[in-house]
Amino acid sequence: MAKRSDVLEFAVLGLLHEAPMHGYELRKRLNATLGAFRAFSYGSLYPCLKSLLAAGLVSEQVDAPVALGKRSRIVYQLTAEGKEHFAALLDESGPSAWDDEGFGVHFAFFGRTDAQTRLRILEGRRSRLEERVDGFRAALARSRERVDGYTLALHQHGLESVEREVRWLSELIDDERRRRESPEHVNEIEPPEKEHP
Amino acid sequence: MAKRSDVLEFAVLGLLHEAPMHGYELRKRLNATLGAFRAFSYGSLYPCLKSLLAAGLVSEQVDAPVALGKRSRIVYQLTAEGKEHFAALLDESGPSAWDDEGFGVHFAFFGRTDAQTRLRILEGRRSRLEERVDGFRAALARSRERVDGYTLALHQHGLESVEREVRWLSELIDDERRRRESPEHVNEIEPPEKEHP
DNA sequence: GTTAGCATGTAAGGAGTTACATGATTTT
DNA sequence: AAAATCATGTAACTCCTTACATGCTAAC
Repeated sequence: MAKRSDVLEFAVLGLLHEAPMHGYELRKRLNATLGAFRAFSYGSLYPCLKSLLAAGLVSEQVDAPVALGKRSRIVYQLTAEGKEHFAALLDESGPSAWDDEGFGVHFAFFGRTDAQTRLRILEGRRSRLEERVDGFRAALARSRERVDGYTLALHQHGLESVEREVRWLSELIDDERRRRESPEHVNEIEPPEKEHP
Repeated sequence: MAKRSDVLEFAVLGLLHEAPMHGYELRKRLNATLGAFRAFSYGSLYPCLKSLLAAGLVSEQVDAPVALGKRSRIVYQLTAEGKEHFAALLDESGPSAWDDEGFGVHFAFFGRTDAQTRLRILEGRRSRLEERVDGFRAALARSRERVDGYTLALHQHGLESVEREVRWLSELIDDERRRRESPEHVNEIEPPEKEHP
């Protein structure tokens, strides 16, 4: 296995799982779906597609130009092995799904993730961030008075950002738990309430 | 110029500007000061120090072991050129000081940054993030209904995070402006109010 | 007695970007 | 007439991490 990035590979498989696509469109969707988390350039996407092809997880099909003068496009599609592999990745709930790199992608595909796995990932992520909160608080307590106002403001803001992240995860976890009790409304998720009404 | 990272180089110069230090301690301070923004390992710090030494921005002084059995430490110190270079970096207020990479370090050294430069950096950073807000909002409007609840939640949360960042910057900018009117209290900065009282 | 901290370094490699190459089409 | 969008790719390069090498001390 070529060991390309994991994140990119996972994301590509996930998008191709929705529909076959060519590289150019894949990249747009990629950066739209992952949004804030990550952006990829062609320089990493195309080589990744090649390695997925070599690994037999996707197959390519060269389409004739759609319109005259258009370049011919290479449409990629998941193979049976590719689907299997993606399903296996979806089931992962270890540290690789909790950390900064992995969490975004895993969350982006929560719609196709098992309920138990979702809960485990959310909880893992939360406790990871809680550790970070503790670290920040300790550092703040230590520096307090020792550093200038700006450094203090930076640390304080950093701390509050992570705390906010933890609250968000807690809400999501509660939603998941509630949904487990009453499995009628499966696809309902937090109504778009504003944080600051 | 070896062109090592900029961020790391800048941060190292800034810390050595406070006091001479050896590598090991430098790294601790680095990761404490930059906190949430970035973490560096020895594998990048030591080579960076070597290149700063080669560039004549720092000088080294081998201290005899402090206590018996302790390894001898190499204390680094800014040279005159190093101080000059650091001052020049502090004065930078272009895009390199606004983007994700650079803003953290520049802000961490705001205590030694000129008031005008501070304001320019804060405003540059804010407008950069406002662009990002617009992008997210457009993407959200487009996807609305087209994606599943989780993806929506992810995008919404991403948007709110950036909006929050913008509000924070706006407060800092107001503080700077106020301080410019009444330059008596120069080192006062936002009293540690909690966001959610 | 083994883990953590102090202290300095290097080599290999991973993960990705930038810049380039190519070329038609639509928008400004 | 220039710039953006579509479309695919590659090569060089950057920046940083991991793992290793070394060795002593203090704490658990």
